[in-house]
Amino acid sequence: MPSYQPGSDTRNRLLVAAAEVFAEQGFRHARVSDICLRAQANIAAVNYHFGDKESLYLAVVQKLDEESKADAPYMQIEPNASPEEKLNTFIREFLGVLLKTGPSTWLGKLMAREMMEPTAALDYMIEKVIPPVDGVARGIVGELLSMPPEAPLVQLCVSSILSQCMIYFDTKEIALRMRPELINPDRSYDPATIAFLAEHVTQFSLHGMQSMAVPVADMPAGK
Amino acid sequence: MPSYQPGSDTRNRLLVAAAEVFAEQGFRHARVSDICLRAQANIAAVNYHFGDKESLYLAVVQKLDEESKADAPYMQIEPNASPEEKLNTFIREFLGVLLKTGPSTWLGKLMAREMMEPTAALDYMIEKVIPPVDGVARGIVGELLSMPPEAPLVQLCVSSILSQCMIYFDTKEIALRMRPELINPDRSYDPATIAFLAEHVTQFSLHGMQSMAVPVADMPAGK
Amino acid sequence: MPSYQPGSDTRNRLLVAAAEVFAEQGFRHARVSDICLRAQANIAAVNYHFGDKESLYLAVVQKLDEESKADAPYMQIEPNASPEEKLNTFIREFLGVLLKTGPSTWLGKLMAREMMEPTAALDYMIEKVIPPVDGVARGIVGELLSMPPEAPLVQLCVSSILSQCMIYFDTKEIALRMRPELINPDRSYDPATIAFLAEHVTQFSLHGMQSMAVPVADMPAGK
Amino acid sequence: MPSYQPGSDTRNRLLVAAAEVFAEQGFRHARVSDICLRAQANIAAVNYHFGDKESLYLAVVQKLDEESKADAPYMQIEPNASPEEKLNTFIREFLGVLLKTGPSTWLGKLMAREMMEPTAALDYMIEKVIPPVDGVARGIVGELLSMPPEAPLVQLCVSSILSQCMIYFDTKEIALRMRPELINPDRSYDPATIAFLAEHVTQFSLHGMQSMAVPVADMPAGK
DNA sequence: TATGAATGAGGGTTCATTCAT
DNA sequence: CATGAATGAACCCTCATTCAT
Repeated sequence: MPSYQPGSDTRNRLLVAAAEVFAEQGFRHARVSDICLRAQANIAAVNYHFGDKESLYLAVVQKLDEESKADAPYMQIEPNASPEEKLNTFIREFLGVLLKTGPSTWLGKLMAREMMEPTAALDYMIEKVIPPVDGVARGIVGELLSMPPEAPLVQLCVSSILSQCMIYFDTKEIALRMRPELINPDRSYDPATIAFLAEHVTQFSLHGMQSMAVPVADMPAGK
Repeated sequence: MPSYQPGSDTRNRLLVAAAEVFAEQGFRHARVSDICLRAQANIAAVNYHFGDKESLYLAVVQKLDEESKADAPYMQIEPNASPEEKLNTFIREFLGVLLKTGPSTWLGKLMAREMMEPTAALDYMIEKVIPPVDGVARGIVGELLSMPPEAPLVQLCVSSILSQCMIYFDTKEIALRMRPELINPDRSYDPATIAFLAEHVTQFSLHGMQSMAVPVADMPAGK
Repeated sequence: MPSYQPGSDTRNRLLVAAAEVFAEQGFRHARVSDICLRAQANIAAVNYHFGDKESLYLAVVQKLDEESKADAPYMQIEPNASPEEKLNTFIREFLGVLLKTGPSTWLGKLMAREMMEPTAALDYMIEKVIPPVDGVARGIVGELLSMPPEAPLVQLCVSSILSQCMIYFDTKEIALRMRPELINPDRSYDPATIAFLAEHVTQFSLHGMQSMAVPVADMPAGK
Repeated sequence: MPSYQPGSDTRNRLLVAAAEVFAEQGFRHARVSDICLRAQANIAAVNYHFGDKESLYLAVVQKLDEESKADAPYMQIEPNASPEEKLNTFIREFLGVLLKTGPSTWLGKLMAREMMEPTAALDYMIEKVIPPVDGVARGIVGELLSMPPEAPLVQLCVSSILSQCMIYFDTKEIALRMRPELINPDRSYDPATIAFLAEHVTQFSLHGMQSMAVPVADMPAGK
């Protein structure tokens, strides 16, 4: 047996393997035997380190959330940019996070599954995962509409924007069948495709919101 | 043993019960014992009538698709209306189908699950379920953009429009937790709420597409 | 496969095997695999026929109770006999039931275990198993003491009598080690030994209660 | 790591914790993890200090026996008292030991379990635990009956006496359900209740034995 | 045509024990 | 002397499927 390398001990390997298996199979379908196999751990390792399957799942969600936040560029929008640029950046980065592969993608899959069959993890997501990205989006949209971020209309527009991004994540299996050339073997989208989609969503959304901006005096002339 | 009543025999009851259970639980989680119980049929009835669980599932998808088409108002758009009216009608009806309860909703749930873990049914859906609604949407958008329905830009806009509707279906579990007052006990949305959402999506989309229409001159200054 | 003989089908075999195993091992130690093995049934048979281990256990208790009542001679005391004779008969039969082998012995073992680690079955026993024998004993003792069966003193004396019988059941393992000649290979006591013990308990108890009888006028002279 | 305090080291804490857990759960149900937890010791401590679970159990039985003998008042009967007084004292003290809580009670529970599923500890008990109390009881009864302690009749009467005490220990779970007011929250009986029961058992037994005493003439008329 | 009974593979979890440190 | 990590056998239960009738 080789000596343990820090950060690669059984518990961590379990966490990594579980993230993959849970993302692929969902909570209920995932087999702890699979997870242990992939983590090269004993079948009882999950129980020893996490108590039970569900606690492992929660730990995975939490870990993925933290890792995801660590590399979530759409959370760091340049404050001095114009709102249009901000929206463009946000959409580009949000789409990128969804359509590449990485912790955020896994977390996305887990969240999508939680919507279909909620577990205790959904509460965590509603409380910890959604608010940050929702907040950023509302800030940008509020600025665009000259409204406070809490305004109902801002909420509606944020939904419209996020949904246009998420659909490419949700329908990946269909795209894989109808447009396989757009998707890489590792199931990620090509950066060029992502950029193209981002551009469309940005244009569609910017114009979609133009008519909704409050007609205040300080809006630029011509609209 | 009572004699059989045509149209309400075991096979049909099985189909009806299975539709409900599959929609609620998904293919893998659904238990054939539950289905048989709900159909007041013997535990062996599924295997007897359909061979195995998956064949029953396929039969259910097919049946749901047929029933769904039978009452899908968004497929019958008034041909003489203006394209804007057509889009408004389409969105209102599509949202209605997604957010009420009925065969279409069940099929929607099944499709959403197929996106996460595809089975043989996904191919059926890609071939039979999606094209009709996609075709209608592309017709309307093509008309609005003065483009042929096959144009890539039309495809992108259709995605943008459909996604804005589908998000309210996908995030129902979140809405249930954050805005429970919007959702009825039977998990359907209130007609007024649906109408309100449809109005927003229509406005957002109509303006979102305005800038994209050909062959008009470049958009007016300011962009 | 031979055709089924009524009364010896899987469910019944399971019940019989479970009675033995539960009596030998107690509820928790008993393995359903052992039970199924002994019943020549599949490992899933318990779940199929009874739902789970505990329901099987409850069914066993109930069945044993019924069988036990079917051959419980101490419940049928000759009404015209003198109270002394009644007590003698009761003790002799009660001891016999405890120290031979049969449904009552198994039920006795189960009850003894329930006292140490109660399950839902204890409630059944308190409600259904104990009252009948307690009632008979109180009737006899009440007659002997010229008191109503509900009198606290009657209760105390019944406890004293029953305990003297039960100790030979409870300490069978010790007797097996210290006086092996008294116990048959099938773990039952010899009828002669039982008769001898019954005689002692009767004498001890009759005299034990003599001083406690109420000194009413209608007691026969000489006492 | 703090330095060891003599008399409170891991091994002793283990012994104390194990006594409690074994008494509560029995040998097989007791979990070494529980014992280690309660002893604030490592999960491997039992195997390290005692080899395995059963050796720990044996050590516990031995320790409990020693402690029990150290505070067993019924073993120290006043030699000059009348035999009736001696019996009264013995019963009162024996009942007290059984129905309070302490090392003797724990040992009692362990013995009761050994009767149901004997382990190696039963041999120890037969050899070391039972003889002393049996001897005292036989001495008193022998004196009352004017017989040698080894006489079979003495043995029978001792059984009758001890059983009347033990039943209140054995049926504690039933009493807890039918007469909860008699039992304290810590599962011990009230001293007043114990005294009352002791009085009854003494009277019942003294009279029960009267007729058996030799070499007096036949019991007076009436029987 | 239809069923109640039965099956077996496999799921998560428990727990005394072992091992490297 | 002592420990945290890890192990593997075993347990109860689930469930789609099969079989004899």
